Amino acid sequence: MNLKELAAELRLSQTTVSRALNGYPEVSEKTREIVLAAAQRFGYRPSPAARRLATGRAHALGVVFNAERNAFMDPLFVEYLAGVAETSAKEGFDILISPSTPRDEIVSFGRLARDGTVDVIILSAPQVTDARIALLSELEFPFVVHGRPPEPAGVSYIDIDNFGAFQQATSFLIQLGHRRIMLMNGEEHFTFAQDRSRGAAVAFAAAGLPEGLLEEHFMPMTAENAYRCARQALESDARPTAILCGSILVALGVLRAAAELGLEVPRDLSIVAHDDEMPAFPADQFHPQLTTTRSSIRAAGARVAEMALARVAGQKPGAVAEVCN
Amino acid sequence: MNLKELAAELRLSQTTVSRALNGYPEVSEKTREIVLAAAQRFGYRPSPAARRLATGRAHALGVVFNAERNAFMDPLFVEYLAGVAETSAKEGFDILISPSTPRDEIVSFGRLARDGTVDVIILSAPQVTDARIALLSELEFPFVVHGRPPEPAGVSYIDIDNFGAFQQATSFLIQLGHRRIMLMNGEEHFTFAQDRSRGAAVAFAAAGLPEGLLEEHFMPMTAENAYRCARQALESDARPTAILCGSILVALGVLRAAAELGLEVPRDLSIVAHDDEMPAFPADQFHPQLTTTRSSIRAAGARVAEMALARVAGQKPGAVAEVCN
DNA sequence: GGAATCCCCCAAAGCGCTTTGAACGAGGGG
DNA sequence: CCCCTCGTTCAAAGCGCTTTGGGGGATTCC
Repeated sequence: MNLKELAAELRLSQTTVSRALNGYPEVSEKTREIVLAAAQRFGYRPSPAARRLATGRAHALGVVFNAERNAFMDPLFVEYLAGVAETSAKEGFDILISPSTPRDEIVSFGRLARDGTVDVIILSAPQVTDARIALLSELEFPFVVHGRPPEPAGVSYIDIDNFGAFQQATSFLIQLGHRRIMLMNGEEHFTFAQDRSRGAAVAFAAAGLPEGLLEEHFMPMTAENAYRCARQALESDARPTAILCGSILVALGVLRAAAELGLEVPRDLSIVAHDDEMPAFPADQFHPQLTTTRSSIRAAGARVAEMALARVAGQKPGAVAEVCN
Repeated sequence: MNLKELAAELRLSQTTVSRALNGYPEVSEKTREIVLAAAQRFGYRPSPAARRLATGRAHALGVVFNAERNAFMDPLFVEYLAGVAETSAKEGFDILISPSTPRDEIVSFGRLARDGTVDVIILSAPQVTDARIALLSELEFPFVVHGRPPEPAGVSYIDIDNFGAFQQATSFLIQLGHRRIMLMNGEEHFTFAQDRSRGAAVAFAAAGLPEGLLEEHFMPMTAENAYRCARQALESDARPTAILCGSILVALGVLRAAAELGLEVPRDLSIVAHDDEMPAFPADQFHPQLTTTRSSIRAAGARVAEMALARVAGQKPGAVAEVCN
């Protein structure tokens, strides 16, 4: 059943029925009730395609999904998506996953922004120089960011306090007497990696320690990479006594390296991991249990989706800049 | 730039331009070339919304995303999604994630099927009596299934050989001399759990062993559940000497239970886990390393998406029924 | 009582595409 | 020479909704 039929059934014009259903004030309460009741009764559902064409709005939010990155390094993407899904469902918004490889990611963005298939784009893991942000800004297409954008001015985003978390964790290890500390960080071009790096460096400076004692590695945060890197470091003469891990996956690799070298945690080696909460692999299910500083990525997903919806509703870009934890 | 403007520019009718672009035979090769070149030059992109309204086809495939289930028990969903994304990208199909809670999942399906926002639905983890399949069948809405549907007739699906895998694994353990074997299975209402259960039972029967020696547990496959269940079983007098795990997550919980009880793997306890390949948490990164029987969920995602696209292209339901591995 | 003011409601024009039915030359067969 | 077919092209009618620009009737005000 479509609007025309419904209107005919009610002996009203399409205009009136449409307005009644969409809550416009030009229609009397009495007819509105009648219309709503009839819509309910006939199970009328407006066609999204038609509405989209008429209004120009898609009633959907876009998430670009980088298959490579997500599958190997981001088991949390599901959890994040769950958060996004939660709030978008409330508003009846659909979520469009635009698949892309790292190479054509920027093309995907362009397509998504120009096609009008979505009203707003959520992007994650901003980089120090981020082509996606540049493109969307230039197109003046609404978007929100999960993570700290390189130039936060005029951009709505939500971030966790990576700087603070790593500063604290590092200070903590220093207080415990550790001197040779290793930081296994994500790839250098991500802003979060920069923030974490700065946090650790500041902690070293505050303690009056030479920076050379902090051994830092930037790399894609897979378990395999972490294993190799940790193994090498732990075999060296001046092996670190504590390792700061950028994710649980990294911690997993480090643990394996330590176990193979007969190092006991935490006796011979301290491990601190910072990651979002991972319901599927709860940190306390690991053996040995890890010290982690956690935050809920699901909540983050929900929040960032809220921001996205707010942008669609007309909120100015840059209106929101939250740092949680 | 829209079709009308492009047509005006070319001094052709919209009809001709549309047909030229969509490869219809009624237009001469010469004009087609001219049109294609102009479209390229002006960067013309047809509006998906308008096309959707006119054709009734959405050029998108739907995946219903059950946040609860996926976040806690299915870290592989990302990987699966990556596979789906890969092939759907090739055809230029979008992926619509329809969020839902377990409660309103069926409503989500109905909405998706009736709205015309997607052309086909992919559903996973079919159950012994599956309301979603019943609904889509009744609506005659195209869908394909990842996993064995309860009544495979007339349904296109792809599955891994759960029966065979668990039969073999069980036989293998029996051959090694194990008698008290525990099977930690998924929830009873999933067809895959049934298949696995049957596989193990058949192996026992084939070995002439009484079924009572097989201790089977059906449960949501989280690490926490597995931990609790394994802990209890391993503390009992007649503790199992081998455990068959339904997923890597389950294995993780079992490992922890074993470690806490001072049982060494594989000396005191054999563990076999069956799961899809998990790039983020490769089985060999665990310590101790696990014996797993693996398959690629990403490939499965890609294959099931192919099937979905074939259905859209007109292939009959039930035309494909693949069992891999 | 007539004009001005609301309040509701409507007809019709889009949104940008596909697709039907028809037109119009050019060529071929009778 | 006329009729028919074939190959191209076109005008126009949707697809199902929103939204503009009125319009009629009841109410109010002078």
